[in-house]
Amino acid sequence: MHLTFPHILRLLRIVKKLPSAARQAHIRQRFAAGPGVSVSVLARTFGVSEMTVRRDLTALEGQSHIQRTHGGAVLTERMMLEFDYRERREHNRPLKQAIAAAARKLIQPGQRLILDNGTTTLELATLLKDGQDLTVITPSLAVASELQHAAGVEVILLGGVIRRGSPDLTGPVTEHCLELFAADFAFQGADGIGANGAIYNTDLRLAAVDKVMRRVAEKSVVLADHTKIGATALACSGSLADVDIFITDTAAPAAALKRFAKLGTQVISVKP
Amino acid sequence: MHLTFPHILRLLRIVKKLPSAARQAHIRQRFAAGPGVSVSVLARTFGVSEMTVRRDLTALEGQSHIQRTHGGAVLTERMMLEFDYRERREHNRPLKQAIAAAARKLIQPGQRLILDNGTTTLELATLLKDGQDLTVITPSLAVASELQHAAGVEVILLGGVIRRGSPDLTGPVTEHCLELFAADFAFQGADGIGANGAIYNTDLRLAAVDKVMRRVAEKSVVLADHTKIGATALACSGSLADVDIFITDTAAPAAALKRFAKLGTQVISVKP
DNA sequence: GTGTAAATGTTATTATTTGTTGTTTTATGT
DNA sequence: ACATAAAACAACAAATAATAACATTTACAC
Repeated sequence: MHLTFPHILRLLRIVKKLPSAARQAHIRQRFAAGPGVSVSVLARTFGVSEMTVRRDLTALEGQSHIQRTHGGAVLTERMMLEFDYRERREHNRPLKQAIAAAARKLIQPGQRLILDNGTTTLELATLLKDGQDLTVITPSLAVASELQHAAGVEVILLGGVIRRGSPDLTGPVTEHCLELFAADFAFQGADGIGANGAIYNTDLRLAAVDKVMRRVAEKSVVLADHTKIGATALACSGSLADVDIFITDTAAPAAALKRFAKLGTQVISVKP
Repeated sequence: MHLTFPHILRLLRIVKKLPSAARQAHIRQRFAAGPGVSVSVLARTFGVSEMTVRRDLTALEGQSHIQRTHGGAVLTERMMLEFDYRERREHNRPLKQAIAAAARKLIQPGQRLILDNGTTTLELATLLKDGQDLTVITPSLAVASELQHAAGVEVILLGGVIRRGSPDLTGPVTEHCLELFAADFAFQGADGIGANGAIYNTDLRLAAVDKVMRRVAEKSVVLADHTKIGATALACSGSLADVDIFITDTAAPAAALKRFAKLGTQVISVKP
């Protein structure tokens, strides 16, 4: 067999142990050979304990594009459209799914819908995959990504500036684009609902977009789980008085819901 | 037989079983060879029981990468498109990268750029990640995805309809959005360049968007490797006479390049 | 050298994955 | 439609890997 210099280096590595950083760099190169590595093989290759390899992999997981798995690690091939929310999506997910299911019932085939940014509306998007002849207008890249392969759904993405780290579009361009459309429903999330029915967003530009959405949609629907009620945030985009339907879960305080209903909003609360 | 290190590694992999995630990654790669796999073959290949392979397949099915069948699995439509896109991206990639590198040199900090759909412009996008104070306007979700975390780049996504299976936006909305902007450069790919300098696209709507792009940009640049020269496609979006700079590779026929230069276009050909 | 911090190894415990068995389901030929 | 063989499934046992807590070594500054 023909031994090249790198090969010899590799053999030497078994005798003389490498410092951790160098070993991690070598582990990364291992991925060139295939999409995955195994802890036990790496441990033998570098002559260290499996525990050390595991620690290396966990270290690499943060910086490099690898993902830790049972028995090894694999490359996280960041897919073409990787715009998802990860953590935030899991927070109170069952609640969000229940609320989204209630919203889904409002929708008839053939309708044009606006879906706002946010994790609750993203859950609604997943429920629309089997929709028939729907048109979805959205500033959310996550919603677009979710529905891009749905056969019965035409997805229109609004233009705008990508907020860094957030898979959504905002800004004057988004508002301008929205003005081009007229929809049957606008579904929006919220970061907070004041006791008086004020709708809050954490971002000023999102709030501005939300206002336009409600204007161009015939009916507007706000989706927010009970933890949002009573919370406030930077920007107020309007009031539940301007909203046709408010959907939340049964853990919401009855007194608040009664107040909201007095504003003229139809209040729906669902069991998670 | 001549045994190289990768070969030995491959043999070891069969003796010492792979971790599940790595095996699943390998299974996915199997689909590149053909549209379907069989449980029994996979079990023998990886030296695991059929039950394990079934569990792997069910796991992959959960991620909607594949669809299970009796005795094996097939790729989902979504993943076939994904493979298709990968293949397009890999096709002549060194050429595209060289051309993109030449285009990168034209760009100064602080400029506003339009990046069209296409794999060549996507390579340019990857070179812009370390850009300073750039604004990138694009209808391509792939470009947006690539640049969404780039610190020095503001990404403006144009609105529009998502073509099924293609990560890009087209249609009247896109054209309308484009009109809102003025850019220093427009970088475009092409599916074909006629002998007379005509620029061809496979999609009519893409061609329409391309026309607008050139209008709103001060200078327009067309990137196309030599294999595109002489090829034609459905829609003609204009002529190289309307383009300021044409970048291709040195394998392009000199006669054609001379003709293009006579149209008033600055022709750059780079060595791959 | 000595002290300190970082890195590595060890062990016991917990969690995950895999193989095996027996049974049920599905595809295919008659 | 029926019989048959192959494949899929469910449930359990065995093997393998991950984790946490602690002991040990190594690296490096002074």
